[in-house]
Amino acid sequence: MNKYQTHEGSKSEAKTEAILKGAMKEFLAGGYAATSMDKVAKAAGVSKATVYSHFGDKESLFNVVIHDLARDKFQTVMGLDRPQSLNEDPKKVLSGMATRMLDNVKRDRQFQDFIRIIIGESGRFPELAKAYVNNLAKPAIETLTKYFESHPELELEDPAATVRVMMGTLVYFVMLQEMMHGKDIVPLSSDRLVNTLTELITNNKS
Amino acid sequence: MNKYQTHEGSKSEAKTEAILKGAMKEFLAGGYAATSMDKVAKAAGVSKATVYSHFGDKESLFNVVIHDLARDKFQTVMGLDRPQSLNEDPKKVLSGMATRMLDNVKRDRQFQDFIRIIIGESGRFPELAKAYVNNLAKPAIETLTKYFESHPELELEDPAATVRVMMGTLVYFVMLQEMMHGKDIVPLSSDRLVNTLTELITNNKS
DNA sequence: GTCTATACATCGATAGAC
DNA sequence: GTCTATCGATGTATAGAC
Repeated sequence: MNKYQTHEGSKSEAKTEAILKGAMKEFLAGGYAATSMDKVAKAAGVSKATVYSHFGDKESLFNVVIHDLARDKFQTVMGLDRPQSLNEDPKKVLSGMATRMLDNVKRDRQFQDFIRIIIGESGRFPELAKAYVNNLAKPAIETLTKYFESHPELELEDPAATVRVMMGTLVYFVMLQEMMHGKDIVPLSSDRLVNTLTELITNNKS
Repeated sequence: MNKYQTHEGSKSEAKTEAILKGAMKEFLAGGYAATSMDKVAKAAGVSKATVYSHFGDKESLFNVVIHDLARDKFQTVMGLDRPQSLNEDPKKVLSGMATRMLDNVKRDRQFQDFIRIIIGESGRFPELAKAYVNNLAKPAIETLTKYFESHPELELEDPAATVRVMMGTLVYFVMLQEMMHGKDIVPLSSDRLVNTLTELITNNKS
């Protein structure tokens, strides 16, 4: 276990991609334990033996799928991060960033399924959770921290900790409202959340 | 499916409790799909037929376990919420509350497993996610909102939204550092987080 | 009510033909 | 390299003795 290579050089490249695509669909929908290799094979349009021939065993296939997702989903959380005019009003830049991150994540159902799996399997697959932290959370945190540090007019006492406040606020909001179906139970508009968050950070004058 | 009664009046009350305890242990450790009724029976010290006799099927048993947990874990997230001197310095009250919530959740591994399961299974068991929102998230949000609203000296423009900032900050911190094993990858002390959060909320002067 | 024994489906993984 | 066929283990659920 745990010897996932990126891909294979031999064997059919087309089938490899088909298996990865089918496995991704099934794992995202059902998690690890509820996904059988028969389902994966059927979703990929190949035989079960071919799946094993390409990826060894179920756990290795799961590893490859999750690592691929962790690498590819960075743009969803950070957006294209268009090199927007850095000299704009910080308040507008901040609320713009927050709104864009919120919209990106809300729109990308596959990303929500990915987060679900990562958290759900983080007990039995701690290495996968770490891959998420390294490839997604850490870059996002560092990018935001650099932005905060390069804007001394925000007068932030602790930019790195402020980033956690912002990330936590946004992530938990999507989790509670969308993924855990809290939208109708504890309703709150994205605008109110983003505005409040922005005001708290930019009005931080002591 | 979906006809979980609280308990049974007939049958052995002692065995019912043993089954619930064993099922809770196994479901929390492995999630729904990876937990077999054989494991539950063994953990409870009864036969598999007895488990079925008491709870009908696997899904009903899972429902009862999760609902019980959602009802009982309120104190973990809110603490005993000791009716602390309401006339204290809001800054101290706020950081005290945040610190206590953080410590409670970090200490209670069972609660972390519970959150893991809720999120992990929220796709296939949306009703269970809603039970979490109704029994845990909503009361916590409302309690905090009332506190914020009863302290006009905080000068919060939107207390309800500010509560989400605070909850999200704390919840995501525990998730990233503890549950997803990010402690060594993106380290940050609880004190810095709590201090920053408290300053942002209390220094919100426009 | 609780047990043992078992029915029947599906699981992960592999052997062997092509 | 890819398939069909199959193995042994394990899954949910139940029948029937006590």
